[in-house]
Amino acid sequence: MTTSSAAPQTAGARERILAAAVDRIASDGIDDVRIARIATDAGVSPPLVHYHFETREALLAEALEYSFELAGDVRIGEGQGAASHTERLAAMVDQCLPYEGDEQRDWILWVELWLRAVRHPELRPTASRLYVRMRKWFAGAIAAGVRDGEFRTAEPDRLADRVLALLDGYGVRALIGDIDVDHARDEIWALLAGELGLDGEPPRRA
Amino acid sequence: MTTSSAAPQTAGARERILAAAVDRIASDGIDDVRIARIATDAGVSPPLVHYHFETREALLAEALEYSFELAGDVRIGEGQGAASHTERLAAMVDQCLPYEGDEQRDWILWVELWLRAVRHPELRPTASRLYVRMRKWFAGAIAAGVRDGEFRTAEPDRLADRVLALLDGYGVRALIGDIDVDHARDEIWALLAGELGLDGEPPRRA
DNA sequence: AGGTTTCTTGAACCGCCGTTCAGGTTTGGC
DNA sequence: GCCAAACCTGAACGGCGGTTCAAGAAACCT
Repeated sequence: MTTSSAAPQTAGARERILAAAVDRIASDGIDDVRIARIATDAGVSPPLVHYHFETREALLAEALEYSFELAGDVRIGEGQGAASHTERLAAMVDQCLPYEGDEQRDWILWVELWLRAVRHPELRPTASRLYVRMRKWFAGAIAAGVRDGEFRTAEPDRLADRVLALLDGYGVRALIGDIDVDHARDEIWALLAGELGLDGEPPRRA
Repeated sequence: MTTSSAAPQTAGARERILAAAVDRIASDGIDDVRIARIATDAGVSPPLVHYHFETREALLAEALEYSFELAGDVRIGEGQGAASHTERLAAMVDQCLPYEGDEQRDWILWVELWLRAVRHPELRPTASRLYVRMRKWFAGAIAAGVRDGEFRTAEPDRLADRVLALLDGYGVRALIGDIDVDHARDEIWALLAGELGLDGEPPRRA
């Protein structure tokens, strides 16, 4: 589970609106998001949306940032209970691919962010922050595995960036159905295993 | 040069409208495209747009497809005059990265297509076609280099897919300014050079 | 309890923009 | 030259949807 479904009725209205906005962006796409619909989802009236947010544009921008703060936190926390560095890595790769469900939802948000960040530079830090965090996680996991002798010596930062690029590249291709998600996973793992000197078999997915 | 600027006045109105639509999508984003503006750019009246295209939605969809047919053709034709397989490969990689200008323009269209293809499956074949062509080009170039003894033996199809993934992954990151385009190029070339057994130095960019 | 601030709403407004309509002009066939 | 089809336009329409307004509840302080 990552960021799905709106905030509970008990939460403040502002937060409920944000959550509803995120859901609508993911399911309808930013350009088809209607603030009346967000209001309904959040269980409030349309004017209240404008009480809490200056304008539609501002709401959507904040909603995007909001969702990625959450998504980043959740992902970073994943795979903690794994037995080996190899398993932790594999679990994270799985988390970052557009399987059905929450992962796919997050992927759609991710692509929306890409597109908007091109034209709205103020959104770029949001994307950069997530890249930095993911990169740090992967680099750390790789370095830890090297330290414990589980992986062959590697350049953690460089390899981390390469994995991120492969995740984005294969991921988006899987998202639009041009390749299978499992195939994407195998390819990414193949490179990772090669660089880290693991025996080729990719760990099973939960 | 790839697909930029609208069709000349001499071209049929329908084609001018399509070209103007592509330009507007690239510069304003699909959701901010106004058909009145497209009409102005194409030098026609708004109703004429509806004479040639059933609806706004239909026009934009066709415009996207139109642009990628062109982009694919142009890219495939690049690097023909190169002296070596290595240079041809390097030239194509450059063609496919979001440098300023036309490449960046095409990249924005590309991301727009990704996003819409998620929710509009009828657009997926357009994306797939381009992937197939690019993959075929890279696989062919690699296989040719191997045949002529310029590259170490490799799996052309698999490596081609990996390069495409890296291009998309590093490319989108460069597009939103999180890394430098030249850095993206160096990283992609590093992997390519490693797989093909080339000496590390990446060919210069024109 | 009284007053002040915060939160919330129903109703209405209004600008934008895709689309339509009714008619003009050009093209092409014979 | 004539007719029909294709092409094109100015003007207007219609409604969707973001936003505003004036006023009512709730919370909070003293």
